[in-house]
Amino acid sequence: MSESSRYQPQATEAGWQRAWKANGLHSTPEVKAGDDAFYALSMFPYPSGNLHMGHVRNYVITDVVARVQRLRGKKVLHPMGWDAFGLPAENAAIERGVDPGVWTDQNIASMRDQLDQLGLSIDWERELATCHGDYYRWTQWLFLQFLEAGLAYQKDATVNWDPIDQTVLANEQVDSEGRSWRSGALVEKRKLRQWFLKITDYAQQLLDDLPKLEGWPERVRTMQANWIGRSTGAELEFPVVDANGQETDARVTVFTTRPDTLFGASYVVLAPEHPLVPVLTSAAHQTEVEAFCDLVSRQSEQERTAEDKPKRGVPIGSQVRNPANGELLPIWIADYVLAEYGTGAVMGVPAHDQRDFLFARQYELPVKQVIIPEGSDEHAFEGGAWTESGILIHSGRFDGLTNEAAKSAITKAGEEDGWAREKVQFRLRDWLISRQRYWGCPIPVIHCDSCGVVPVPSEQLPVELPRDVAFSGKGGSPLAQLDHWVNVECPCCGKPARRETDTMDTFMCSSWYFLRYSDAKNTELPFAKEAVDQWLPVDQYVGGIEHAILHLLYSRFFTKVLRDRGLLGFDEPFQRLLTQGMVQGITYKNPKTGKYIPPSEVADPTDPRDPLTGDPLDTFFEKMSKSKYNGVDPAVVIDKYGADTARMFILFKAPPEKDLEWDDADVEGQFRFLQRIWRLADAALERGLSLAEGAGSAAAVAEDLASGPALSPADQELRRAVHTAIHEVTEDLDGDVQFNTAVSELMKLSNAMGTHLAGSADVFACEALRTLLILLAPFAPHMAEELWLKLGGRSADDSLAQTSIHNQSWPQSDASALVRDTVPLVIQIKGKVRGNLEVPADADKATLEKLALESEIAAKWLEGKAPSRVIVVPGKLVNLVP
RNA sequence: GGGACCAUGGCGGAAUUGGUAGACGCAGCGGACUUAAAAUCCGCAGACGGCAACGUUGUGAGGGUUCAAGUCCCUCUGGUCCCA
Repeated sequence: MSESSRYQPQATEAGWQRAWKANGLHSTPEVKAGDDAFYALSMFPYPSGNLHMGHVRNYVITDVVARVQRLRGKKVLHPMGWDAFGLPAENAAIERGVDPGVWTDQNIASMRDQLDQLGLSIDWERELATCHGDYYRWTQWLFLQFLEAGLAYQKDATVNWDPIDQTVLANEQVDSEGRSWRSGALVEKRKLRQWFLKITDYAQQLLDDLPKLEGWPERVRTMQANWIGRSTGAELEFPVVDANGQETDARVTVFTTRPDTLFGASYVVLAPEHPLVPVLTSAAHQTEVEAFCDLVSRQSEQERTAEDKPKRGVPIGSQVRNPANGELLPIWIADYVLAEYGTGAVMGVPAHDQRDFLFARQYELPVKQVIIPEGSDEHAFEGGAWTESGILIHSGRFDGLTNEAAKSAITKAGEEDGWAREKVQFRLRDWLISRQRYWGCPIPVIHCDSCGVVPVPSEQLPVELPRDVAFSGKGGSPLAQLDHWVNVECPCCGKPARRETDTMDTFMCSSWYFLRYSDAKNTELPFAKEAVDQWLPVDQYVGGIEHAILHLLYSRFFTKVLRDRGLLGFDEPFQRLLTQGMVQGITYKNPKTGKYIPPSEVADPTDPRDPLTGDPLDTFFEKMSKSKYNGVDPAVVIDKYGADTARMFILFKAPPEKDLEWDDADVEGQFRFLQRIWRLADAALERGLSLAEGAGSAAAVAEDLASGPALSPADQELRRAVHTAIHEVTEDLDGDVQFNTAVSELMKLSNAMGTHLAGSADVFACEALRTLLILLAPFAPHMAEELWLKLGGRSADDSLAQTSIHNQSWPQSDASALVRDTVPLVIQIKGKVRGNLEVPADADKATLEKLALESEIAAKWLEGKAPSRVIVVPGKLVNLVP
């Protein structure tokens, strides 16, 4: 046997990456109206400088999608960029004195190199970084669009203040324990003048369009719907009464989703921050109320509203009149009522709301039942509130109504009397975009004592970040301390004025980057309408589930606003969304000490023990992280096995939306699979096969089938395997992509080729080889290209731009190759499989029934009796029921 | 507490949407090649019983619909996520 070549990816992959780049294989083609265009997009990364496996999985998935679409003849846009503003750069500046811009650019350069090693078919000509002036100029321009549309405004707000990062956080950036998502610090409350975007104006649209997003995971749509949180109810006005019980002009307006329980109200609660609190607090309660407000201001929202936390409150010494029945009710303030939600005031109905029930029990407030379960008498409320539906009692003329009917009846009655109105309430609040930080996009406005808030004229954009900044990490934004940057002339009146020193939440930058890719070099506009309408919406968006709410909701909001400004012509930015699962590493933990042990220190993985104490360790899979020592460096894997093996492993190991458990043995297995393909190609070369001049192409095969002799059994088997693979892989890559089963189909094909190739005619052997390589190309692009050249699919002198395997076309499955003369028929007796019968493939129902009844299987199990019932499923089975 | 999703061999996962459960791979076992090992190739493999043919049983638990259920319905248990 002659010396075979060895599969050495390290020797060839980098060369192919350079050749593809040099030949412009991944540049985005020009598109005209009517062209079949496809936009494949990965969520762009923060340039931390280190590529981790989560990135690899994300970009490999998108790359396969992009490559498949190219092979199918689509014009593909597959860009990449950098979500480059953010705190780590500023922290590096504070800690090590490096310039945030320089630091970020270095990280981008090193991550771009790491990405290139994966063999991704990215068009780098459209690369963008949100921290570069030619990008953030347009972020600022878009902000001014929001300002002009009345969708950007300033207000004093109680904000979440991160005492470690010295910045304001959006509610979404505070976790359920009241800690900063980034620094982990306990978040405090502060009042500051802040910029907001009026996302609430679009709440209804953002909700209404969710059902259109059929290519999105259901759970992401549900999460967004919950986040928007639409509820219908009513605003009810309770007149305040003075010490003598006389009504005053003051009104307490509450929002409730349960106007049907109005007659059961036994008190009214204001948020401690409610503006009426100082007005309505009586002298006797002054001290107590102030102390309580002070206490509450130090609590997080989570602590205030959690159902398992005790609710606290104090009366403020005044009363309101229930507009429905005239009863006098005390006014309280309590921690569980939030100033920002609804009207900042609620009515307390202990009998029908669990929180109110607990509150009333604690402070001995009356519990008045006004709804009883249908068909029951008055029900004792020992355990809690009755929150289900029922019939009204003790509610005057509304007695006897179902509570659903009473909701509108009571609201309507109140509307007539002027103390109620129907109200749709959203949980969603306006988006706080101000950050007191340096490394972000400056908000392009100037504050003038005469003219007020003045937008920076668009020809002066971008408002650039100054470079001569001292980073101390203390005292808020470094920008506010730069007098020469802050003090400017008012663009309106020319008098001295001050620049806005807040920068934008980085979610602003990432809410439109996918639009910029369509026209990345435009210097006149953020993007031309024709270009953006040509490419968008994104056909396939791929990224982590952690962005299910914020990034995706903000991007949808931007899209709708820009549509309304006439800048683009579609409603939704992302047609299909794939949320890929995490990459998990094997993790060892000593259950006694709670310490994580690096796998390299575990001597025997079948019996893992702590190297110091000898304790047996817990073994499990968890998201890769430094602190758990369970990370796998992509560079190490590529060095050892090559990018193709890494890609194949990641795609094969788990379905894309599920978590993936990293396993070195499985990586090894993928490497073996690629080696088998390499050997198949070697064997073909030795046999003298060549794919030159279209050998094995559909045309060549058709010609041979028309003229040649009948196929041998091996030829038939081989062709069946080839065309089954085409059919299955094509199906797996359509719509909801399933790369894991697609790869397994490639394995089946290669297994079948191992058995049948040697005995097959040249033309069919070539067909199999050609097909395998093209089907493999999106998954293992380097190997496919290398073998394509080796086997003569192209010659080294040909222009790669024309003849690369990645410019071939996706094969078509030939249905005639799948046809069989006989097929196995399952014989069931009363639903249990009892055997198989080879039957003619074209047998009709009657024939199948006859064959089944005559079979030995029927004779054995029916013992000569005729079945009472026979079910025939052609092509599948016959079920005989005795 | 409410909602969504999930539960299949030793492991990761398949199953044409109601039609042969366990494809494909990993780990394992047996064999061939080799002085030997690695690599490679061939084979076995849900569990239980049996020399075998084969039989019984089997998709978290229990019940139901159906000729037929991993797949549909109900109850429960456990897990993940989201919202409180």
